[in-house]
Amino acid sequence: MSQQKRAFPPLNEQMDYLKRGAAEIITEDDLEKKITASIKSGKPLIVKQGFDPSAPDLHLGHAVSIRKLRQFQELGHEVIFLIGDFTGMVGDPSGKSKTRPRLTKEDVLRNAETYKQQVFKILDPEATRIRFNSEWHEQWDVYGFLDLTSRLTVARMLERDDFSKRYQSGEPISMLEFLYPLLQAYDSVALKADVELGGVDQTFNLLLGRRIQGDFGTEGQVAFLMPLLVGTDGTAKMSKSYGNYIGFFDQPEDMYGKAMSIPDSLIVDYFTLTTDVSAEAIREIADAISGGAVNPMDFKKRLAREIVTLYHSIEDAERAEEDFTTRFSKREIPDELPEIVSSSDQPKMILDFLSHHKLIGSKGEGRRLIQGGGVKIEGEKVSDFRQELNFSEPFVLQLGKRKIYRIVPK
RNA sequence: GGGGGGAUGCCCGAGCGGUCAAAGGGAGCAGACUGUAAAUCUGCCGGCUGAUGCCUACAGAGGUUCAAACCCUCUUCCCCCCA
Repeated sequence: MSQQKRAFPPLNEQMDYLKRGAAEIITEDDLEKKITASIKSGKPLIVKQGFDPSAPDLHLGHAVSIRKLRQFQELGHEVIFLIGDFTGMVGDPSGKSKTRPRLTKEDVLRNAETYKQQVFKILDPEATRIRFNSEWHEQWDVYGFLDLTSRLTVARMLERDDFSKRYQSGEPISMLEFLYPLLQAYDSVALKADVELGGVDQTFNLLLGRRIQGDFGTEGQVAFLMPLLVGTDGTAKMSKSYGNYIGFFDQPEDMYGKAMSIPDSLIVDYFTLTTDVSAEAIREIADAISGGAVNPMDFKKRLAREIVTLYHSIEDAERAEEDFTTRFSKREIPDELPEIVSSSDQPKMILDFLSHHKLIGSKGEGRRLIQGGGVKIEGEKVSDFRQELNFSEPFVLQLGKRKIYRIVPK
């Protein structure tokens, strides 16, 4: 990377662009100072965000801050995508956290590759540096490490929201967990970060980084906090474990459908945090929705199109919308269906057939689905799970609203 | 080190010898309504079985009993109080 002086956009322009969608910037003043200095010196800001090495399935929740990283890049700054492999390799012996399995070096490297594939859907590969925090954490000696821990008090650690909650409600907190934030904070020292990005749930950690940098005699980073994206269920933050996420690699139809399933109250947030639609256009949408003149669904369709276009293509978005309309609005059977080939050596009884093709999790589940009226053949509800299938002609099989197949003879 | 409390199905949580596959809630699935929105209503919600039934389950291992999630012993883990 060339160390030549770069030309950056003026301060106001940068600030306006960056502030869009941000939950909190600690502090805005510091950011302005840093940007001003960078314009003057021609040196880009170092902007970092840390990522968990064990969860390489990125979703729109991750995209919120990654998109912000991208904006920093567009302004000419340097982005460091930091993979927290060290903590991942240590694991969490408390055993409480299932999301933190112990990883091997190979796991980490493999996950890093997956990360790249996903992250570069948003970030500019040329302007991104990927780093691992094992680079420096493996170097610690006990003295150095103890010195690090001495910079912080227990009382202060307990200020962290989840620690204090867990402490008060009597849930365990392992020492290791207690130390993680400190290690993470040190990452900012090692990278000389000017700005660290994260979700608002990371506030404490990012501020700790800012503080520790000060202890190590460098200027404290700006904590750049993005709002948490609420998941498609409209309740919890988007996360894989809640199953309320829209993944980078979701198929266009899925992606579109999931976007359509969000509550109306989230439409504006989603536009702001997950699309490139301009702030102005979003304001108009917000007004229109609150005015009540327009069916919010129409905006949601636009949102769904925007999202699919971003991760696939405009053609995919159109196709997904068409599919959605026939399937769910008109309640018709789409022309293109996944096909399942039947043959005479397959079970004829519907329940066994579903089980044979793994269309149901268990026969009990299938039985319930049928008894609940969720299975249709050629649009006719199946009432008896012992019903025999006739494979001589192709037919359409529906399982609930979402799964529709065409069964064709061999 | 001493004392006390606790571990129940995806989650929370009741049960404290038989009527327990285990109340209730949440999540989830399906149906009605609908805009795959919100709200509401209904059914289901460990596995196998056409059904009767069988199997696996209440931290783990043993034991008492005709019978144990519930009683006893040991083990593991967690929390609190005292030091």
